[in-house]
Amino acid sequence: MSRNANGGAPVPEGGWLDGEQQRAWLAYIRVQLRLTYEMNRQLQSDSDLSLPDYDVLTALSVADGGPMPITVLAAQIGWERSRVSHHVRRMAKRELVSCGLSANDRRVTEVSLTRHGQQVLEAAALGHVELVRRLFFDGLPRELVGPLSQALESVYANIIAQGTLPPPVDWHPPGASDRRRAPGLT
Amino acid sequence: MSRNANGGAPVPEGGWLDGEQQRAWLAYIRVQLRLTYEMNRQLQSDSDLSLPDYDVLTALSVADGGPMPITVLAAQIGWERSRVSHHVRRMAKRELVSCGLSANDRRVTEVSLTRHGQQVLEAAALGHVELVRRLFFDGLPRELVGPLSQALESVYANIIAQGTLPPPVDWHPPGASDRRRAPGLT
DNA sequence: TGGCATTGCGTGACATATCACCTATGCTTT
DNA sequence: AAAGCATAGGTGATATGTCACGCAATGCCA
Repeated sequence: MSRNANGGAPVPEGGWLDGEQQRAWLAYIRVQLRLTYEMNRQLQSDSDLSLPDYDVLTALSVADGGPMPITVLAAQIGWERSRVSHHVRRMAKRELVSCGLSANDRRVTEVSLTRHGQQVLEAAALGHVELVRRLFFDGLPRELVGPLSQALESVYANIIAQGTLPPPVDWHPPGASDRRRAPGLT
Repeated sequence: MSRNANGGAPVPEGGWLDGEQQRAWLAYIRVQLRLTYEMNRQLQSDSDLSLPDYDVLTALSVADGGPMPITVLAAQIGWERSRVSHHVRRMAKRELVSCGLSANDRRVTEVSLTRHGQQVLEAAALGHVELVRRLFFDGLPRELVGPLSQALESVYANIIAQGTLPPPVDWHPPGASDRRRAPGLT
């Protein structure tokens, strides 16, 4: 797929990616693959958590550990609901979260962080942040942090708009007075 | 974990991420989660390939479909070897790749793209590129493409240097005359 | 040549993810 | 209130991924 000059082969609707885009995409893919691997590995060995576990805990934590319906949780972390359902059940068995029916709407299962889950997350965050800093930010020139944020935020907004997953509950399209503080993930 | 001001709690060695870094990291994580999901979904439904399948096919394709040892393949795409082993065996059952022992070193299993695998990849690339363009680049202002590439390439170099996975075979650290063309992935 | 550590992989058990489908609620209409 | 539809989730089968090991081919060195 690298070669473009294949006599008269079909071409995607909008054309192939141009040189600059290929460069960006290649870099993105490479970073993504390795970083995911490393984060998973570190969490697993230091805190006995998988990266998906950590994603769930973090999402709950950002919502003050408060009860959060499966569907909302799924939208926050970009998973399918059934995946969340399975995963949360397993995490409940490990006492990291607890599930209960909503008093209001009895179809809804609400997930909460347990005391233990919160402690585990706090402990895990230390090593995780350390790794992120070391692998990601130590390699990132200061002056590129801003542009990187801008770029990724633009892309994110577009993915929300074009993609198939529902937006997170707190989602508000960029633009108009978008200076709200993002909750400090991680 | 969002709150920093927790009376005297332990803090990661290098300190927490600062505001700008948190912003970048949050954006990265969000993009990553959704994008992976969407790519998987599109490939699956349009080409009957998973994203991991696609990663393998692409890596082989970039190497001209040529025979590639499991270990090398693993390093290219940032997987553990045993994962590659399992996955490649399954792909072989689907005639997407073929495996054979190296004549040279009989411990080595060499993986190759089959004719069929190549065709499938070419067909899949159409829709995949289309999706990437639509979700990623259509939302990315032109003037941010360069900075984004730079940023991610810096990060990648750092991950290679600091991480636990071996570098890809064609890896050469940045810096000195780094103007070689990257193979056009995807 | 006989150890002996190393390297490259495969394997089996188990953890996770996905897909298609099922149920229970709740909401709307009539 | 009954019918009909939408929504929230659970489930079970199957595909994938991970981990801990094991085995055979090599490399090294005495």
